[in-house]
Order: sequence, then structure tokens, then C-alpha cells
Amino acid sequence: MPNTGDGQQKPPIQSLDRGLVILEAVAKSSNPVSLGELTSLLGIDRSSVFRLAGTLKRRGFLAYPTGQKDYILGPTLWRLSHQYDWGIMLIRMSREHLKQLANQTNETVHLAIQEGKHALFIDHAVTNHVIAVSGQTGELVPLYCTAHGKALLADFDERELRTLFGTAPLRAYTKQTVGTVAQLAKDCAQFKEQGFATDDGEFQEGIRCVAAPIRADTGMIIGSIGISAPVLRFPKERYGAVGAQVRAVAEQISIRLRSPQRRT
Amino acid sequence: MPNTGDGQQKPPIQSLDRGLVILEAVAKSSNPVSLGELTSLLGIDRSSVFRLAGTLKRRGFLAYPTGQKDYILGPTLWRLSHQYDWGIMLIRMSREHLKQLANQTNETVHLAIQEGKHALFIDHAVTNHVIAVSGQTGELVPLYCTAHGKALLADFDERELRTLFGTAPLRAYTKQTVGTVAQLAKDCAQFKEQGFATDDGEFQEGIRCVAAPIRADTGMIIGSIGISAPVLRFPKERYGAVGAQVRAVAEQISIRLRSPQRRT
DNA sequence: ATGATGATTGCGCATTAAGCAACAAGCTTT
DNA sequence: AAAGCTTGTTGCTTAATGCGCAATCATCAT
Repeated sequence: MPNTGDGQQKPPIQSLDRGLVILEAVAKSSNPVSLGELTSLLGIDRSSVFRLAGTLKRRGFLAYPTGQKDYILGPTLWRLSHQYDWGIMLIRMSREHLKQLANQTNETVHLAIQEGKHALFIDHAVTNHVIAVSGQTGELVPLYCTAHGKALLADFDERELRTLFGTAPLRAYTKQTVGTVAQLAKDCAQFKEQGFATDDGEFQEGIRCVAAPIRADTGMIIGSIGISAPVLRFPKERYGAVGAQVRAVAEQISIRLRSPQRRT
Repeated sequence: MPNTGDGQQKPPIQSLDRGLVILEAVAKSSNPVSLGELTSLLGIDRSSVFRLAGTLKRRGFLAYPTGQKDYILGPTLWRLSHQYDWGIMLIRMSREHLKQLANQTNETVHLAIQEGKHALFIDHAVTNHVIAVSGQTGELVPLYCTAHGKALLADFDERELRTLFGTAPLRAYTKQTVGTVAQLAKDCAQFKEQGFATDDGEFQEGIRCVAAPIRADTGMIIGSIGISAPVLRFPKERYGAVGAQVRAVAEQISIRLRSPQRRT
């Protein structure tokens, strides 16, 4: 009875919609696109495409390369995407999922992004447990010895890791802290395969952590979500089960970030 | 007689134009924007704004944060700006200027961007001189001992430089190559002040080079343009004059990259 | 020159999107 | 708890808007 799976049928504003299609088309091909190509792509009259593209150019979303008359993406788009705080978008898109995961696991959940050599916690959700890891939004933690960090690094190979960390030795926060980049690379490879990363008191003694990467639709890792719990309540045997849950939620968020959004 | 300084008066496609304004508005404020705010901003009817925004959302240019009904920038915009090869845009926007500078100075001109610890030449323009530095589009050269590299690093302070280069010693390509990060930091500071960087055979013996940074309108350095010449034809005394020319062209390109484009 | 390809502009008509107004949902206020 | 206010959403009507056609202009190759 309720119209399940609608998405949104409301007829879009035609000209705006066409303009957006043009933007996507120009973005897709990395070489300049001529009016003709756009025309055949959209299947509408040349003049219309011309005016649409003109409007986009007017606002700097498209541009002419010097002296040519093919279109390339313009500076405005660059500006928008760089001046915008994408962390905020991630937070807003994920908040619900954080809560959900917190409820499922009954542990504190964190959302993190990479910030140089560190993971930055940009949001968290707490649970009703009396004893729990406290939320630390705003905290910077090392990438190499936390579950979040290793989730964020999952796609890095050894060479890239060395570039990032340089030759300085990795500081050992606890007895479990990984000491060498070589070992870190192995861990990352394994974590990438299984879809989630773990941390057994490598940064803070007595705390275990599981985190999974959140990916944009380019596949690029843009953030991580994970839970933290005291060792007493979180034996290693639960890594597998909890890892699967965390990974599932991370994938939900990733899907939500893919282009046209779902309901709600 | 020719209508000088038109820009473009062609009336824009209204609905597309409005949509783009909405995008800019949402991008500007880093917290979610409500329909009401957008309405008062555009000064048109609520329902229109609603449908416009709906269309943008449909294509993923806007999104709802989970469960809320304010707008934030959507994943498509992120995708476009990240999958797009901005180097190409820079090339296309700069080609004319490269030629112009090559003609003015009668030397080989290069366009470069940062690529990790290296400067990558992405375009060049040659001149008619019999003896000239050959164009090397595609070449990777170290950042720390080339004019292009130092132009790209102009905004880095010593701490950032150390983060980038790590603790490994800088390889000396020639006798003139700068040896320490400390010295490099001083050079960068000075170059930043004067608006262009120089290289006196620090990478390749017998070649002098002058380069200036190209900045996006956020101020961020996104590329560099500069000339290379054999020492015999390029005494140090000319650094000042040539530097001013190079800087001027770099600024022209930077201006061209600022939002709404100028004529042609 | 001359023609061919592709960009640009004028114009009339039909479509489309703007605006109004009514409806729904949420939140405040009394 | 009811009444009122704000904010999001949808139907409907109209005229403004944007679309397509075709003519013009520019550019390049023949």
C-alpha cells in the first residue's frame, strides 16, 4: 500500500537537470568537450546546449581553455569542493548510523578522518553502559597504532607508508605498538582483505578497537567508523563478529554516499 | 564600434542559474541550510526553491543529512572534483599565457604542479632560439632544488618542510644544491615575499630558472610557471626583471582561475 | 575563393517552471 | 491539550521561459 521504493518521481526541473548532466559529462571526460559532443550526448538541440553551457560558464562551473571553444570544468567547482568542509557532510550523513552501531554493540562508536599523519575523531556516539570509552570528538590519534588509523591506511602499500611516515622510528605507546613500517604494511594488507582493522591496546593500554573504512564511490577511503571497548568486555574472539557489524555499517554509509541518494 | 568589455549579457537560463546559486549558497555556509534560508536568499517562492533543490538532490549535488531536512553538499560534487584531472584544466587555462611568456622572454617556459615530493612538468612552450632548454613535459624534478619546486613550496614553513622531506638528507645534484631544510625554509620565505623563486644550477649544472606560484582563489598554490635558460644567456642580474615578468603572468593565470571568467 | 564544419543569435510557439494557495507536519505558546 | 505559527510539500493555473528551428557568422581546409 505504501509506495515502496519510490526514490523520487517528482519531475525534475528540466533545464537545471540538463545543466547538471552537462557538468557530469564534462567531468567524466578529462579532455575538453565540444558543443557537438554534448549535443549528441544529451540528444537535444544545439542551441539549447549552447545556452545551458553558457549559463554554467557564466557562473564559472565551466570554462573555455584559452582561445578554444571546448568546455572544461571551471574554477568555481574547484572552489566549492575545496572550501567546503567535507567532514561535516560525513558527520551529517553518518550520525544515524553511528547511533545504530552504538545500540547494536553497546559500545562507544567513533567517526574519524585522516588529518596528515593522524586520525581525527570528528564525531562519536555513546552508549548507556556504565563503563565505556568516553567520546573524544576532536582528538588526534596516530594513524599507525589505532584501528581507525589502520582502516584509513588500508589501501596504502609499503612504499606509500614510508613516504608518509618517513624514516623516523614509530613511537611505541604500549608494548603492543607496531614498531616497523614493514609490519604495518602487512597489517594493512590483511585488514584491507578482511574489510576491517583492529587495535589491541596499541595506543592506549586496556582498550581494544575495531574500525572499517568508509569509501567514496571512487573507491577512495575518506573516513572510518569503529567501536572502542575495554579489554575486559571485548575479548579477541569477538573481533570477527563485531568486525562484520562495523564493516556492514561502514558499507551502508559508503553506499549512502554514492551519487543519487535513496529515500528520506 | 565593437562592443568592448561585454563579458556576456546573454540572459542565463533562469532555473539553471538559480540552481547554481543554491549550490554556491550551500557551499558557503558549512552548516546545513534550510529551505527557508535559501528562499529568503534567492527572493523567490518557497515552492520553486523546493523543486530546484529537489532536482539538485536527485542528482546528488545536494543531500539531506540523515533524518534532517536541511541541505548539505552531496556526494556528486565531491566525486566530480576528485575524479577530475585538474592539471588538465590548468594546462588549458594557461597555454596561451605560456606562449606569451615564451615570446616575451625568448626562453623555454614550463608549467608545473606538485606531485608528492616532486614538481611535475605538465606543459611547456618553446621559443625560436637555436640553443634553448628543451621542453620536458612529463618530467619529475625534485621540489627542493628547482625554481618551480620552490615556487610550489613558497607557503611552507620549516615544520611543514620537515614533515614533507623527513629526516633523510637532501641529495646534492650540483655544488649549488641547497643542503639543509633550514636553508630551504629561509629561501622559501624570501621567495614568497618577492613573488618568484630562482634556481642557479642547483639541479642541472649550467641552467638558471625563475618560477612563480599560481594560486587558486582560496590562496592555495596549485601550480607554477617559470622559464629556464642556459647561464650564458641568463646572468643573475636579470633575475629581477624576468622575475617580475614571470610573476605577472602567474598572477594573470591566477586571476583567470578566479570564479566568473572574463571575456572569451 | 569556396565550401564545410561548428559556434552563435533571432524568433515564435508550446512547454515548463514560477507563483499562489491549500495541505501536512512539527513545534511553541497559552 | 488546543490553537497558532513556522516549515516542508503538492495541485493547479498561467504566462513567462526556455526550446527548437533556421538563419547568420566564424573558422578552417580544400
